[in-house]
Amino acid sequence: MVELSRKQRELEQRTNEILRVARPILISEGFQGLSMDRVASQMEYAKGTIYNHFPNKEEIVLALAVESMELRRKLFERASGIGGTARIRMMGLGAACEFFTHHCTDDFVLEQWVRNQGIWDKSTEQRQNLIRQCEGRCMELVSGIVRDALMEHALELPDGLTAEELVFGFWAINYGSQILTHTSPSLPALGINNPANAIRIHCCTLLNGFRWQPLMDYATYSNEMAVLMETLTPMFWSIKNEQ
Amino acid sequence: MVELSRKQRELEQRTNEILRVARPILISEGFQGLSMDRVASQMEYAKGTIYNHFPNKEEIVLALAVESMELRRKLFERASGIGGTARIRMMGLGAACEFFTHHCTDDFVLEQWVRNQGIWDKSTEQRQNLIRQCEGRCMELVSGIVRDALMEHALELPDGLTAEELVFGFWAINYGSQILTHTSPSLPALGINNPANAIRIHCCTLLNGFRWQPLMDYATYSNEMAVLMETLTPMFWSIKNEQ
DNA sequence: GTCAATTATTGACGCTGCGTCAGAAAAGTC
DNA sequence: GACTTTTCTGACGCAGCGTCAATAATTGAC
Repeated sequence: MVELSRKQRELEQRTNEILRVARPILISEGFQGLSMDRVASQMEYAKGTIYNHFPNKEEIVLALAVESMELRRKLFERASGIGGTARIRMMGLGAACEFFTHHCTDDFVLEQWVRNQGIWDKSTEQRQNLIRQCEGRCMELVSGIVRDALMEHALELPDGLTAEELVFGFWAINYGSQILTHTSPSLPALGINNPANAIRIHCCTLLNGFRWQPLMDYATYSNEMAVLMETLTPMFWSIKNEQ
Repeated sequence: MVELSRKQRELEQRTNEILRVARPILISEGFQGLSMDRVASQMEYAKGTIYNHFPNKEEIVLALAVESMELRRKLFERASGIGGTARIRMMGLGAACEFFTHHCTDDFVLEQWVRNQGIWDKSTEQRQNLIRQCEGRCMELVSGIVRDALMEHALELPDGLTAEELVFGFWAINYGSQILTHTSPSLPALGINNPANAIRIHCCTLLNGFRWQPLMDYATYSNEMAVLMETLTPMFWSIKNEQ
């Protein structure tokens, strides 16, 4: 039993090693660049052994994406625990998005693989559920803050907009800007020199536009965001230290 | 010369036929599903002949993406010509985005291929320029409206935000929501039942938040958007009729 | 109308990479 | 130490990319 469980642990360990080998390849050379033969030879195992851990290449990719989504979730969990008004906590989650994209750029890129149809379709139900769960948890954390604001009467929803749909708007603008920033050939050539700051201004405008109290001018918003980014740094490292 | 030009035209015609064959395959089966052998056999030409028209698979994909981007550009050109205040014209471009995603869903999906690193890197400088040009023109059309609003004193930019960065925010929220809607496993399960309407509310909130005159309540905004969507329909068909 | 030069087409070929599976090796059991 | 079970292996079949030498069609000079 001890023996068996040791073996068990060794196998699990290897699953992890495969991911450690695959990750940099996927990041630097994309899906095409990642090959099972290459992973196998780099691990000094036969290809068949790799296939004992993952049924196909797509599952490796999705496993890496899940790791990255989990990292985001943990950051969100911590960020949502920051004290202050609901509005400050909402901004904290915006800061977490920004933090994640800037300091965990590889994870941000890896995460995107779950949006690839071909990869999604080849993956197991089990892993798909893991992804949905993680996404759901992140949504809960943010919509929870919106609900807090509603309870405290710091915010009132417009007719026909749910708390989740309010979150969706912030999700869309943050996600959209980050994808555009990462993949648009050259935003500066289009006149967009500081996309991150532009999105901060948009988010502040949105929050004020929904009359989410306390209202803030841009300077105050910007200062608060700077503080929040600082607050997130140690949180991030403590997550990293628990592996 | 007439003879030569006839040949020339035949070749160009075939380039187009290749795209017509490749398009539905790419749409329904993705990049992996699209194979040069398959295109060749479906065209009843040898593979080598296909390679006389496109140096690799990626270029076919990007050529299709460019077609779709051009369609969007044309729609934007028409939409930006709609009469009314700058604010209404700005909303017209929002409506054009919505229209494009809902009525040209395949084109919306094809467009995304330009954001794929692996594909972008394999494509020719020439086609990359075509893409940048098209993107730049779309930006110009929208930022032109912002500048009109500034001239008419219907809008004032916050400190540190350029006209293009204002556009960027709307680009991000529209683009982000459309990608999320298309690729998120199940938004309804997250409580997002009407993403399109949610984004309309967010855009109205943003415009009002920036104090873009004339301010509108959500009901008015919604009505105006419905009118704009109607206005776009014949414009779209006239574009389609010029092929 | 002929024919050499040019241009276009073909498909077999080399190569890479996925996923499989029968057999070899190692670990576990009694 | 003889067996069963588990794990590992790498050659194999297959598919798809991009090439290129050989072949066919077209052109235009005379």
